[in-house]
Amino acid sequence: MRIGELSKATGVDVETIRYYEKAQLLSAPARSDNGYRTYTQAHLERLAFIRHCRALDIPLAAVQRLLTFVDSPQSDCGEIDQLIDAQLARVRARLASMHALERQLMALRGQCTGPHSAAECGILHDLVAAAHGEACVCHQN
Amino acid sequence: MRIGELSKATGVDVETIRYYEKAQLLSAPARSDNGYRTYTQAHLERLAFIRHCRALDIPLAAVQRLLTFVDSPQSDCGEIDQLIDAQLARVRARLASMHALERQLMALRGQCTGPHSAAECGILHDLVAAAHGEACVCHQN
DNA sequence: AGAATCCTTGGAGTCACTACAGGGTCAAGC
DNA sequence: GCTTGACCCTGTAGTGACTCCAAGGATTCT
Ligand SMILES: [Zn+2]
Ligand SMILES: [Zn+2]
Ligand SMILES: [Zn+2]
Ligand SMILES: [Zn+2]
Repeated sequence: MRIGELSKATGVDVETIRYYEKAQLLSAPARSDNGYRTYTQAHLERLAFIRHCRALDIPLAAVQRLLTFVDSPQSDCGEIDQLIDAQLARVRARLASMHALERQLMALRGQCTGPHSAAECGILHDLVAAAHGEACVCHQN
Repeated sequence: MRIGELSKATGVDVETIRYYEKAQLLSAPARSDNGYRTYTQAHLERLAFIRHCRALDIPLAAVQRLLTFVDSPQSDCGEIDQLIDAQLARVRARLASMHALERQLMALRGQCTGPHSAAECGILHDLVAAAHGEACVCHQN
């Protein structure tokens, strides 16, 4: 399988596949006489594994760790759990901060009521007031 | 005010302040005889404004646009609204995808029940199964 | 005088790609 | 035989918003 075929089969961009190779996530494939990369079914599965992990927003460093477990099935799965737990914690932390952000932005957005000059815009007013150390509608509690 | 004092007054790292200057968000301050930057109260407020926007995760390019409105108060505030709306939309999009991610990761996490070998770990099983094109617990709907 | 702290510039590193630039290879069509 | 177009190669630079470091100059404390 050439790189373009692998790309089509997995939906992963050609440049991304080469990037994974350089980043040591995908082992360097054999080369044909003209220097083209030739992939096997094993490469395809490994790439699919990586993309599935990335769909869960797992960092590549953690994906690399997970791949070592695929290769050594007899080792204990404790670290796998840890990696997923860490990812879950990260997602939850971001979820919470995104929630707070949404509230703050909605409050801020509500300060502008229709078209007027920037000098009279409640949004700008609030942002400037906060920069002066005064209370802002978005961060008041 | 020297850069260290400004840093302490605002809680913004010295390197970040210099970065904002290079990125043209903060105008270049006067220099004293020894070449040290000397900031005014106006700089402090501008920096606080930037940080407040950043607390709302507004991209620096958008912060730059907002700053032009601070400087020209007679212009119409329509673009201000647009910028905040765009930010709100971005936050909501990320919120939705973080929600989905949390569900997926919880489902995946539930596959591992106690300590065992990687070969028997439900998490790894699921990830590998998905790479084979089979259904995975995290993305099944 | 010497040490600690501050300031300067410039460049490299982060993450996970993405986008070239400048070339080589190969099959089909004329 | 030649051109066209689709592929492939390497290597480098860019993204956003910082963060870290090296190598040196200035100031301040003891
Ligand atoms: Zn307005
Ligand atoms: Zn606020
Ligand atoms: Zn397990
Ligand atoms: Zn899945």
